[in-house]
Amino acid sequence: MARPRTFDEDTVVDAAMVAFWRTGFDDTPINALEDATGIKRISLYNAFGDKEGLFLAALDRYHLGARDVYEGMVAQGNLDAIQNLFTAMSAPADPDAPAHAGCLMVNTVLDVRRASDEVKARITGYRELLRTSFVSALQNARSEGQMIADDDVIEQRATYLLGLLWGALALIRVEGKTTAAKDVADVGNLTIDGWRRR
Amino acid sequence: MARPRTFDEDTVVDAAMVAFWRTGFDDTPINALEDATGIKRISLYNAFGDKEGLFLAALDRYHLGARDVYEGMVAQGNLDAIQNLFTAMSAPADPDAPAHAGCLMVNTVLDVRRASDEVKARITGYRELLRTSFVSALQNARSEGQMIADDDVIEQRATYLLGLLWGALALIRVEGKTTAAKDVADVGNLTIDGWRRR
DNA sequence: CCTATTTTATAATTCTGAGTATATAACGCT
DNA sequence: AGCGTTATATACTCAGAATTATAAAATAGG
Repeated sequence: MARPRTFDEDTVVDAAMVAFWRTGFDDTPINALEDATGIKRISLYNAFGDKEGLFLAALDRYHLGARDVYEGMVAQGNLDAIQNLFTAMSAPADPDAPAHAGCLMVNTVLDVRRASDEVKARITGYRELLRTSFVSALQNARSEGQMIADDDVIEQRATYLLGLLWGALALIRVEGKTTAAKDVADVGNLTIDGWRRR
Repeated sequence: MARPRTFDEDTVVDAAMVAFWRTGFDDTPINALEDATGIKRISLYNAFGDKEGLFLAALDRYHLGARDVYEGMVAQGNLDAIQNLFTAMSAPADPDAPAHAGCLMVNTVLDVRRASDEVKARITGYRELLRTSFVSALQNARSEGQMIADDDVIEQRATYLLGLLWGALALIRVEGKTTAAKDVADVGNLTIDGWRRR
């Protein structure tokens, strides 16, 4: 008994996510969000409360996709899965993909000084997702006999992988291309090869 | 025949640098700069033109100090010098040092989307300084017989080191402490050990 | 002492961008 | 048809922050 929404909320969130991805929270004014989503500010405020509400929705959406990648591919895999991740990151299939802007979560992470507590919580959750995925993959690698390492070393290596990934993504963000990230990934993958039992 | 400046420009720039270091360009309002430097906004505008002028002066000042470290310690050194850099980064002597806020240049790098062209130029110069310092150190290591590598590998490893350093600094920035960075540095140093000729 | 210049202190200006208000049109259901 | 909700379009309010303006005090040299 009322006019239904003419826009699909998921589509709007997707479009907003890409906009935030490219230009960040602070440098994406409401105008740009109107343009990106194709709906008016009032509708955005109605649907998401405020700008941060929309941003949180975008982060959640991104997290959903990332969870598929990390829990599905990395956490279930072994050293090969980790190497595949680094290779894929530094050689995106679509050269126009927003991935060239780095990673929404990492970008947001790097903006963390400006972020609210809710946003910080998302980021922390995301960092944990990555780290535990790496830990899982390393544990799998150990139980499959790919490498030998005690628990402390696995924790240490997971943190290293996280730092390496962030560093590569930061380079992508600054340079706007993946060439430097490829070098980082290549040497990182050689390091991982060094972990393999000979 | 006029009242002279009662403040020392270098001291003011130093104080401003620390302020920017801790909270970043955008989140350091003029108020905070007045407090940090102890002089009034008018004097700041008189001496530096605008807020960005002061920021550029702070970046230059930081760069000066960094150049001593990188050109003096790293570029003249070898694999050991690189490892020392990573060790020092993840274990600062003074726990209250602003180094715990990461590195002013890297922080600025990570904020690059908000930066002006002049600031971006500073950042690019800084990145080059780091990279070429790593290249020099690796070349030294080769000529000293520490490791065997052709020029391409040296370039690749230098980029890797840059990415690793940035990743570690990004972790410091997010976590506000150096524990994760220590893991990154430790594994990174093991990787460097792997480059040594056995 | 007087003048030119730089201070301090306070307040006005200006701009940007988030969020709100108002009026109106569109639409589905009873 | 009429009601209630959601859309469009435009304009307004409001806050924060940079920058500028004004007035008065301080100080070195002529």
